[in-house]
Amino acid sequence: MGDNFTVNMDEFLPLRDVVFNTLRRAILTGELKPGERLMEIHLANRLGVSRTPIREAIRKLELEGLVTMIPRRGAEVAQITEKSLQDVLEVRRALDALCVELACDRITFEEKEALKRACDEFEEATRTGDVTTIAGADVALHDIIVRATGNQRLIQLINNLSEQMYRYRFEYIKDEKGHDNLVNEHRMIYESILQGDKKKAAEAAKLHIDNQEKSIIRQIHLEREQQLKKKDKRQ
Amino acid sequence: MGDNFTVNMDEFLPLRDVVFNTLRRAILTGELKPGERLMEIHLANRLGVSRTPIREAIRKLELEGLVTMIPRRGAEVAQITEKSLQDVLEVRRALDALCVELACDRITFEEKEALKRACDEFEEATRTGDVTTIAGADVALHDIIVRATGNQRLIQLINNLSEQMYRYRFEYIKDEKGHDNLVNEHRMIYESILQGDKKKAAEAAKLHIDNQEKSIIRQIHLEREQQLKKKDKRQ
DNA sequence: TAATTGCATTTTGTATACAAAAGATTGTAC
DNA sequence: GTACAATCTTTTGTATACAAAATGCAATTA
Repeated sequence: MGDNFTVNMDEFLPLRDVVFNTLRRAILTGELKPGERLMEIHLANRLGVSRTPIREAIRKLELEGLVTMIPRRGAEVAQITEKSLQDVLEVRRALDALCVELACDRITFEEKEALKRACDEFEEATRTGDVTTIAGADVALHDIIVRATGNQRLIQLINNLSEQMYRYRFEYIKDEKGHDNLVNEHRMIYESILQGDKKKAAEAAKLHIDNQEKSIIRQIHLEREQQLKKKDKRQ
Repeated sequence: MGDNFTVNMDEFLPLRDVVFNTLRRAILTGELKPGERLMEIHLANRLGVSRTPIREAIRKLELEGLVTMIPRRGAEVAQITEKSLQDVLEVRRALDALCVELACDRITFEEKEALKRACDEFEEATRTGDVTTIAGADVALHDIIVRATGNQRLIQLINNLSEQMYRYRFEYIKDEKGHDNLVNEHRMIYESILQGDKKKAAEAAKLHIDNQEKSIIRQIHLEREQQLKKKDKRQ
């Protein structure tokens, strides 16, 4: 349990939203680990607020699928199993395809420019080799495409589904040797959208997800092995 | 405002969940109308509980998109605009297609039997002409297909998206003259799944959504006209 | 030693209290 | 009559209090 998740009081938001964002980030970055119990008083003390905003934040996290509730026992950080990840990816595959198809039809000139820029910036980011930078550039790129659909509901859903993967994002980006594949996949999507070629765009998007899936699952297996090793040592 | 939404104390659930279900149903059935304010003390008095479970229920409704929050002003029942409905349907079109495709691959023998029964029951229901019966049979039928995918996340998402349409469901089923189209569309989907013909199934599912979209939007326009007429009369 | 019972502690679930902001209302000035 | 200001009310946001369930531990018993 790292010490530095503190509330960001700068933002002018109800405490429940501040807490919500704080806990969410803590879960996504792995600061709060799967299975860890979220005890209200602890969190309240830690964040310097009362239980009320904590509880309300947890209700939302529950519906987002980031925590699971056990009645009269409280909340704990949701486990990511291989099955649940595959479920998410199966849905994302369809929604990402829809996304790029809609983007083909609806992307504006300005958005095309932004997309091009984001693509270049991602390529640059990969050259720095810094995981955080790469992750940021990746999010930015995808955001532009998603927003180009103009479909609020779709935007919200994809963001929520992405969350589930962000927990593995760092490992996954680390895993990608050279990142050349990622760059190429992005280029492919980017070009298809510029050309307005829905079919090609959809295929590229699906391929992108498939590769991420493989990469993330490889990571999960690696982690599992490491955990087993630890256990062996202890015994 | 009808009087009879009361908490169902029979269920052994935390009050927040009881309240959540109660409010949700009230919104979906139109008992709580779009734009109506959800004031905590009123609801608390009405449901005979304190503000705390009300607030926690509202947080979840917020994330589900059934209520919108205005800071320091509280919650109100979310408006359904034509745009928001189209957004939902655009997503559902993709997800329903995914659904039937997955069902083609994964449906078990028992589920096939259940599907056949549900199909027949739906046809019978249309003959009764009773809207509630028809709606029930429709939900049952779709539920079988959705569950056959075995994808928890997909099940959850489709249920959530369906909610947005349930608010119009009654009008929409009323609108369908003779319901023959509905029966045929269901048959088409059903047969494709039995045959394991993904492509045909996906097409049928999309057609099904498209027709619903047309029908619902026609209803929205009708409602709007009626509201305008009322306004005219008053002035 | 293993199991069980009883008690103390922790933690959640719910209610209530209080402060601050938003909204409504009344009164006054022009 | 309208505009503005002061005040009063309502309503949310947050904290705290209290009850009931769950958990952990120790002592007792078989």
